[in-house]
Amino acid sequence: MISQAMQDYLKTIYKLQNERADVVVVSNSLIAESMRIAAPSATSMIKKLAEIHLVEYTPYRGVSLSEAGEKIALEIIRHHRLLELYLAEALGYSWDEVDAEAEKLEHVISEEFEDRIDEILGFPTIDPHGAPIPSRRGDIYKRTSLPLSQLRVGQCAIVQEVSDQSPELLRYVEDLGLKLGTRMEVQERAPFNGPLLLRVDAEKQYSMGLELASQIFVAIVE
Amino acid sequence: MISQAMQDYLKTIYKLQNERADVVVVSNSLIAESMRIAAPSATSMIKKLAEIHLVEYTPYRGVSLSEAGEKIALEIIRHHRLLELYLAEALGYSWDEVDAEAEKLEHVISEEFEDRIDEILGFPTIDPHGAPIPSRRGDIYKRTSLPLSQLRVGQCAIVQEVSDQSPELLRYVEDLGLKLGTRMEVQERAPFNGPLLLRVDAEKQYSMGLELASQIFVAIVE
DNA sequence: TTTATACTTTAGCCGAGGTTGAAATCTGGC
DNA sequence: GCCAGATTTCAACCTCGGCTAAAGTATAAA
Repeated sequence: MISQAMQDYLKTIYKLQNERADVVVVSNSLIAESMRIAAPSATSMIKKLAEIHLVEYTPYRGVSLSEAGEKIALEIIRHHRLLELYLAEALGYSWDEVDAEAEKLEHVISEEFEDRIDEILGFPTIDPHGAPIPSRRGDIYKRTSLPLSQLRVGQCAIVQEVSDQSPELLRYVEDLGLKLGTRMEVQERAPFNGPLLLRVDAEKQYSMGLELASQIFVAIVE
Repeated sequence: MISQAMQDYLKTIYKLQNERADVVVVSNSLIAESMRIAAPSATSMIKKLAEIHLVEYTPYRGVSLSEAGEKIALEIIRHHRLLELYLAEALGYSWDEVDAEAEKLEHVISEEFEDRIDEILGFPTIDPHGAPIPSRRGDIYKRTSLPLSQLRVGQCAIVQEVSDQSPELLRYVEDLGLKLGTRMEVQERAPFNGPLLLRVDAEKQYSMGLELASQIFVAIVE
């Protein structure tokens, strides 16, 4: 089994490659920045990962996961998201707490543990933030939702997923009364990239900045 | 927070000091042997632990936990035993599987996690092998049970605890139908440290070698 | 009291995964 | 086509927690 550090690199690369619309090539500095380590640390680990064929790497040109590397990344992400859901469902964690705890547990649980919570949870396909849980085989469905910040005035949408980057953000979104499945309508867009005016559940209204709105992913309805 | 390796040393020292009747002084080699590492590795870590006052250490003379060191050891043991029980109760693990999984989890769970499973389990005081679970404050009751191997012919006893040293041993004990609480009588002791003849539940009879019997701890009745 | 033997420590090494500072390379603007 | 600035890599170093080989210390037997 590969080290915990290697697992973290693979997971990070996967997320940059597949879950960030703005990223076209996964560069060294991007990895270093999102893992909060110095760039040379990333270079040396990337070289090790390339040696054991978990990533493809061309010096100065960036990195991408090999098939084997992606498989491991998805396995870790599966652990993470199953754990998040289990912590929420079975242990009563709130959705802003689950990420930090799952982060530590994801590297140590056995396949046995994974299978047992999967079964107890009824073989779920999304985690508490709406992110898809890869199957044991490594299948994961492509998300079709788009950031709330991209909606035009008059469009209605349903919340599908909220970024779990920050517990504060999750707490704020929860305080607003927004949950997965909440329906909303964009009533106005203030000029010069100003905030959106949202109507929620046909009664409440909020003004929401674009930075936050870009972290909330929705499906447009009719 | 101290490293996982340090936590393991403290736990090992605690167990040698407090749970092994045959150990009077915790020597370097004892630590090294029970952690399956080389003796010099133990020496160097012991020196580090002594520097931060988690153990008292006199070169060539052995080691003992300081109050602070014992507190940490008990915290880890509490994690371990709560996890074992949780894995058994909530996830359906058998008693020979829980130790290995808990071993990995014990170092990463938060206080939050600890408290939540403690509550779900109803603030338990023994783990699936009958070992006491320290309280949050670090209180732990002294066991009064003695090894089955010390019983005399004619004595009756109830199984209180089974060593979790080896999954094979636990599986064998389970196959025999012995559980915590099982009542038995010593019918014979074969000469020259030969096996015990046990009558269990007034019907079944087994012959059990002393090596195994010394890993089963019982309370004598009437 | 000496000495063989067992145990412990010292010394020096290794690999993993970080760091910083300097050198190399790439890229976009002139 | 060249050059400035950004990015990447190299080189040298650090800590942690292991290791082996060799030296030091304690102890029990002679």
